[in-house]
Amino acid sequence: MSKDTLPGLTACNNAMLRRATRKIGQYYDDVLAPSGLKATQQGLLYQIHVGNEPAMGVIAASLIMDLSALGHTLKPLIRDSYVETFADPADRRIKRVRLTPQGRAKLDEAMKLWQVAQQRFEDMVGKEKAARLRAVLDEIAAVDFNETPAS
Amino acid sequence: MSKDTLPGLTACNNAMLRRATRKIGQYYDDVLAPSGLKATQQGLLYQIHVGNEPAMGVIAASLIMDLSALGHTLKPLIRDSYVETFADPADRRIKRVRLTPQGRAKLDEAMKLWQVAQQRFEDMVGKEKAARLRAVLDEIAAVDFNETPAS
DNA sequence: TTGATTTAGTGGTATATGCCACCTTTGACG
DNA sequence: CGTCAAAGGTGGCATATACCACTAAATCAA
Repeated sequence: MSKDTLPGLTACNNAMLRRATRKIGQYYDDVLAPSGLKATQQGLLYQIHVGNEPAMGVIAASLIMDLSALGHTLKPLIRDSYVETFADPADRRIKRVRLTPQGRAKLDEAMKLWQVAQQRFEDMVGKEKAARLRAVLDEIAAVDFNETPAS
Repeated sequence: MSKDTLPGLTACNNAMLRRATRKIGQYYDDVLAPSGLKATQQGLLYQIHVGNEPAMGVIAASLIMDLSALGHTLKPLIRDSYVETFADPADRRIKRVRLTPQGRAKLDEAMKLWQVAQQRFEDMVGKEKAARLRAVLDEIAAVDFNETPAS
């Protein structure tokens, strides 16, 4: 248990996850700061970039994020002209998202900083340990807590 | 890589951490919902409970949370009379926090639900795996990213 | 075809969190 | 002492994220 930790904190999976997320989030945000993007925004731009003009619902599902939360998060990026949206011609309920030229440029810029943060993280934590962590996190993200526990 | 994941998502330590935190947060929140508390609030009440009328700065450091963020998070709990604050007589810059009787009762109620969520999580994920995950998260939370990488 | 249902998003409201500027209280020092 | 820097918080502003009620579009069913 790390110093400065009050008793009992380390028992809760959720609390530990949040705590680590705050820490790492601050670190990645810090490195990304020169780009003017938060790490969440950089990640979102990247998702949009690798997707094929993805629908909002698809992005939200990928990120395990509430659809309305995604809508809110998208707003500053639209305001700053990094992304734009358009209705799917075949199904006008669906709103697709894509990067603007400025968005692509900004993402390029941010990805360089991201690589610095990512590399340093792996240097500090260990490449193997980081990979195992991500694998466990991905596994947990895929658990259906409504199912009966595995036997 | 889980289904519904766009390419490349799993590479970023920060993004994976956030994604898993959203997922687990929703799950714990769901189970805690009958108490009217969010998981973050239950966790915060618990920290206050186990602390010895902790100062805000001490809580913030324990949770690796910005002091002002803690202040904001505390507000609804103060409004609902679950916690109260008072100046440290020996150093009036320091504001200490403690549970009210209602806060203790609400925490009792929430802890019962927390145990349900926690138990089910461990059943689904595996007790050992969960413990290892928490250990890694605690380790990462303790890393000083300003230091030179370990040799 | 038309009415009920489902699907995809929006907007409002509330909490979670961070940064920055600012204020007060201490504590150190000449 | 009186000044001044450091420590501990507050408030404002911005983003992150969730839930809910509501709207519009597409689908299904009779």
